[in-house]
Amino acid sequence: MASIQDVAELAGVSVATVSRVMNNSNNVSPKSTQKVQAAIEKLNYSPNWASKNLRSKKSNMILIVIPEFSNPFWGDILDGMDQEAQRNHYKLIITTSHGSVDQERSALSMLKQQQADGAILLSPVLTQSELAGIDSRHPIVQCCEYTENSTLPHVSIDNYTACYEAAEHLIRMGHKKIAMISSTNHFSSTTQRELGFHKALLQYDIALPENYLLRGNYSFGSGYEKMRLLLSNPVPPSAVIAISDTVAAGCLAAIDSCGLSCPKDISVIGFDNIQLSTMIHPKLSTISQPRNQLGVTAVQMLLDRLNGNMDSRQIFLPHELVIRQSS
Amino acid sequence: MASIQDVAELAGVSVATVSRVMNNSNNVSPKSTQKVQAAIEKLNYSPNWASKNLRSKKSNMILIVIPEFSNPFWGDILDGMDQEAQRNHYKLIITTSHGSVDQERSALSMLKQQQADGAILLSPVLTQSELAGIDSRHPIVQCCEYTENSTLPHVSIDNYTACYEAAEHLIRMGHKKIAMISSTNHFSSTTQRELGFHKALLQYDIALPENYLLRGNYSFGSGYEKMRLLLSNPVPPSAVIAISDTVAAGCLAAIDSCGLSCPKDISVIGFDNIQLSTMIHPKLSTISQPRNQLGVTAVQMLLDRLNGNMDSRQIFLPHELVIRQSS
DNA sequence: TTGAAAGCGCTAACAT
DNA sequence: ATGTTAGCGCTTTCAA
Repeated sequence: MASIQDVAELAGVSVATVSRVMNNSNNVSPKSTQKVQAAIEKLNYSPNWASKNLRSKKSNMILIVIPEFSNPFWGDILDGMDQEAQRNHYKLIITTSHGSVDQERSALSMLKQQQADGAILLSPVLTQSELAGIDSRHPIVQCCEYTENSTLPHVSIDNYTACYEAAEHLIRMGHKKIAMISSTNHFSSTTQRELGFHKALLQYDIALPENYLLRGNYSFGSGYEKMRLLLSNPVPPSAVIAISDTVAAGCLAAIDSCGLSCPKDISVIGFDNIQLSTMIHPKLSTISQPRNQLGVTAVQMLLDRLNGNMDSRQIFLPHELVIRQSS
Repeated sequence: MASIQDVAELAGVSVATVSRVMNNSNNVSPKSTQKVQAAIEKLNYSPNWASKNLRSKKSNMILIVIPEFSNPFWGDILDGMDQEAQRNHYKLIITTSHGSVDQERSALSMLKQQQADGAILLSPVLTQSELAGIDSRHPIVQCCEYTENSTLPHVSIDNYTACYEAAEHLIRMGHKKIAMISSTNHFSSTTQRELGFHKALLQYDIALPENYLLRGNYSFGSGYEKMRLLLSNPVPPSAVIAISDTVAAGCLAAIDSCGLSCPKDISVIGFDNIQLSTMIHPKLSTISQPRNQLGVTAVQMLLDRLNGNMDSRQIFLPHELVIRQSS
């Protein structure tokens, strides 16, 4: 592997000149530039990344911590992050935490080792104070999910308003028996959605029976199970809001399994607008999240902090209530 | 950020001793070890990763090149890779190529810069000779997709047999008008599947009308469109094999849109067994790929090469024909 | 068992 | 415009 030294020798200049050419420092004579470039070409030279990093204290790497890859919700977000990172000559180190404190902590240790310049967390499980401690040395941005009372910068949609709008839509369609299948986690996305849901019911003077607010996880199975539960009520709901499209798909399956029909007997609204929502029958009404843009924005926020620019603590991107066939 | 120097000073030993402790070299006295560990603890020391890398010529990074994140097929594979990488103290740099030669080439330049020790490609677009050239300096493994005549190591299922079995299943169910919606790409997975398909028809003496073999991409839309085409035939097929579950889902939608019913009027078999296949109605019959294990194995193969162990050029993992409702 | 010191490949300050 | 040189933080040889 050719080094800067080799290039310098072949070109008959000093390593400093080669370095200048590599970094487009413009005080190099055309003649030298020419010779250096020829040598680089000839030796097929690429600067060693570790030495650059060591010397300049900059890795041009961003650490992404995600719960797991196998949830399609993350796909477009990661694409957005990758796209914005590439545009700025950064690379992504992506690692999974599986919701484990140890794994997340271990991932973030890359920051201390200066293997990455900053991190973006998609579902942080560490405590705010621990994260804040790390953030004080290496910038962190939270994307989509963040814990309530977080002092770290984050980007997401306005989950409160989004869920409020979904409920309002249902109410305007004439529904009075509206249930919600939420999540047991403690992310802001969840609590905000529940709050928005409550707000709409309150505002339109609609009661919420105790067992109309169920909590599970984000899976199809959870949606199926909770919907069966809802349907077993003496007075089942006529509409339900699910915490994700995957959960909503489970609801659809449950409705079908009970010999009922959506939206005739019961309406369903999902969350996220993932591809699945247009692949099933009936096509899902859902709250669309600008996933690609969420990823792009998270990277931009992090780069802004890295470049010492003013950092926005909190960005809400626009969501959209997409009405299709299930409501 | 504390350095090895700081630790050495605080512990009252030399940096060499600290290094030995860090690397569990056992010729350090308990007393020194003790002192060093105390100092490490006190300074919250983590070894700088760039300097380690520079000195040892080893990054403990694996480069993963993927077409894009937003295809759910990759999710479980990436999870498998991540899991096996973590187990071996490697990290994953994951980047997308979007099928672009330039992007793939640029990604692979990380190898030359010694930013990663080796690479795993999920849908290589560079020519075999270019890849072979890179591989001669830094090991590369291909996972799932690889071009015919590839000399690089790869892991995948036996696509030929898999598709043969799917066709045979259909034939045994009594179908004689069997179509296939394949892909326009030139990956081995595609050509092998088509070959297996042909083999089964040939063996059971079933004719393949020219327009019964269509080619598109892996999308829902493509499946929908091609199925409509198939259905517009004077003599439409009674069964179809789709190149992916997403395509198969498109087929289902097309069948429905024509007022036909699956599997009553027409049977469908997909490929991959992604989550979607059990979320739609009818549940998809499909060829299941051990995606997690494909990821795990790809990483193992790469690490084997990195460790100078015998390298297996070609590994086929077992697939499974899963019969559900659509056939 | 320990330490001194060379050097990995680069950047940047300083000198010319 | 160009070169010399001092490190960045670590591992590893060599000597003691």
